Amino acid sequence: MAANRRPTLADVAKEVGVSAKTVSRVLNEDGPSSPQTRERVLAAVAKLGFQPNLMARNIRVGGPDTTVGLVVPDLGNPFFGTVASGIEDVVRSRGLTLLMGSSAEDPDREKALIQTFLARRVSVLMVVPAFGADHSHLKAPRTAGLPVVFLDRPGVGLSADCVVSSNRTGVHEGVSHLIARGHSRIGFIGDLPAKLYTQRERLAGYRSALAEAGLPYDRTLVTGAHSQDGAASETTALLNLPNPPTAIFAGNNMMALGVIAQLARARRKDIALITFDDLPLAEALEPALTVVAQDPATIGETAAKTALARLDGAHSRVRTIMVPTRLVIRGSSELLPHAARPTTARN
Amino acid sequence: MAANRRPTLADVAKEVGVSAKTVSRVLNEDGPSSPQTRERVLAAVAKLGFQPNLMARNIRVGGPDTTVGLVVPDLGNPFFGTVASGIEDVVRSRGLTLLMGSSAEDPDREKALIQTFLARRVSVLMVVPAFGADHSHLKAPRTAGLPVVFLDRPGVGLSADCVVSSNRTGVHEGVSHLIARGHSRIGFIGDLPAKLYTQRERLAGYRSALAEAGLPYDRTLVTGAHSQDGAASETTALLNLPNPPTAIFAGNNMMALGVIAQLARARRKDIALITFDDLPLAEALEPALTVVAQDPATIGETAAKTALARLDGAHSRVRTIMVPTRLVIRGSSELLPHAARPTTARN
DNA sequence: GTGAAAGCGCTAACAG
DNA sequence: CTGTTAGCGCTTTCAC
Repeated sequence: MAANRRPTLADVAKEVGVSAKTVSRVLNEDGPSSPQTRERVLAAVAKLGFQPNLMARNIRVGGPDTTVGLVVPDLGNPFFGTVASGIEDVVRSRGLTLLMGSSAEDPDREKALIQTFLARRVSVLMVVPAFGADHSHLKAPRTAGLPVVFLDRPGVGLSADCVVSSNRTGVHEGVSHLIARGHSRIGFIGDLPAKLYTQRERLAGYRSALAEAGLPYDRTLVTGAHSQDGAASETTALLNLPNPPTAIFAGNNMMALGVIAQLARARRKDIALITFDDLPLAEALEPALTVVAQDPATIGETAAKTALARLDGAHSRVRTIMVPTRLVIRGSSELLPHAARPTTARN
Repeated sequence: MAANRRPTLADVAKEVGVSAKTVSRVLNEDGPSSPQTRERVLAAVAKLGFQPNLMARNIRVGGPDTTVGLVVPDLGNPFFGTVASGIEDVVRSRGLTLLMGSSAEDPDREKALIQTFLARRVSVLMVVPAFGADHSHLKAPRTAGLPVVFLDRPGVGLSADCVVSSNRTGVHEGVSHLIARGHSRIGFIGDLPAKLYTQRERLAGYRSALAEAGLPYDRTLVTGAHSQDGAASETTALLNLPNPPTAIFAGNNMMALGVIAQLARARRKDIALITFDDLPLAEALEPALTVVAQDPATIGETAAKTALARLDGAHSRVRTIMVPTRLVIRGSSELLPHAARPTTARN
């Protein structure tokens, strides 16, 4: 249990009988070194279990730390986990390690986390902005050369690269699909009132699809909640409307769960449904769930590539990159509205 | 776009006209300082946007870096994401930041990641061991005082603290529940042959529940796959048996998805089902899915507390801590076996 | 209360 | 091919 000091470069040097710099050279394959010394250094390294102190190295080299700072609102959300996965896949080859933390959707906590990352001199900073957060405090670090990329939602108070899902287009496509099936009264249940960028965009997509089809926008069909149970209640409310919808679009995962649960409880198999964001069990539902699937891995990869390009000195204008969603038609969207339903079985 | 050097302690000192040490004192609230200097230092810090370089600090102080290294097999898996969330909740108050990486269930990649973390002098190391990985290389760092904790699965080749789900007991409870409902032929579909610790434990729980009830262990009822589709096929195979099971226990999430999908496709609503690990849509299925739920947040918290206790010098023997699972009875397990079928389970 | 010098572990810059 | 010196940004130690 002895707390032996971890060996240092000097320890290895002494063991071998060379200078510290020589050991450094061997380990970093910097400059030349004779096979023999090489051999003996490596042996000593193995014997002592030496591991170079990356902090000391980074500090001397002067550059940023070989880390990527990533702030997400919720570590347990698989969407962000998959985003992180995409980032790691890209930055790993550059020897960068992921520094991760959760803002818990709290601006203060986000800021504290970012400060910590800045103090650690991360190579790049990637942030999924918390609701209500401001990022003007990142101006100085950015000017000093720190690549900053926002993911999933644009940042506020700072002009920086941004990678988001094509929320608006995705919902537009989904709603158009329902309209093409004959639905004209389509409910929208989102995380409303829309405090979050993503929800605003998705609602806009809903509206644009209606407009494109020449359908009226009926405010009574648009509702929202902030929990699964809330979404369930809103589902009931929609279905109890004098002129109820024949189809529902759920604006995010949580809403989707509430809507699905409620439709199941109410045994309403006659309501068409599309949800935003895929779910693991989507295929096993009856009917299987049609979704507008996002591509979090690609979001992460794209953001990472963008950031690394900046790190390599890319000076192009800041961009907002849309990662396409994909309409996955499974079955829940194929139900025809009551009016159109009667006789003909669909193909 | 000028890449101005980030300001240093010396810059602040020069700005104020004091020594670097004075600035350091003010910032760390170490030693005394006159209100005036304090004031002026703080002003200069704000003006220059100075942020102390944590790497430099850590290197001088000599202790470990204020980071927690966490290795998981898959960043996109919400189970591990929630584990990470639990860890962060605990270590955040100590000012520790999460350094995270994915082994992709590859021992070599896991080892490389661990080496990187060691080189960064993480304060504690937490690992969800990849299948086939060996951890004897961690003996030296551990002896040198690095707390090491394994999560979800025990490590190999190293005696260290370990926090796992009560897999065996959890499955035992689930299977006993099915037996109590009158089922005597219960299929088990796992990630078999069981390469992973968790699967071995869960299978053991299955067997012990049968044994406890005096039921025979029928090998034809125990099967496995490594994919969702595989699980679906195995489900079909089980149901086509001459003497098929009336209930199925799915050994993990992936198996669960396959089984559920296949039962839905085959319209077999007469098969009781319990799966290990909860699913977001479990309540919305028909019938709602009974699960043996794990508690990943508690696993993470427990592991973090254990590691921090070691960091604080706890010298107790290494322990394996079981985090209880919870049988969540929803509906899919309440189906009774075909009344007509006599339970002639032999051979 | 404050400062000067030394040094954490490592590498850049120059020797030889 | 290898060693020496200096210094990254910070804190420790010891002075005043």
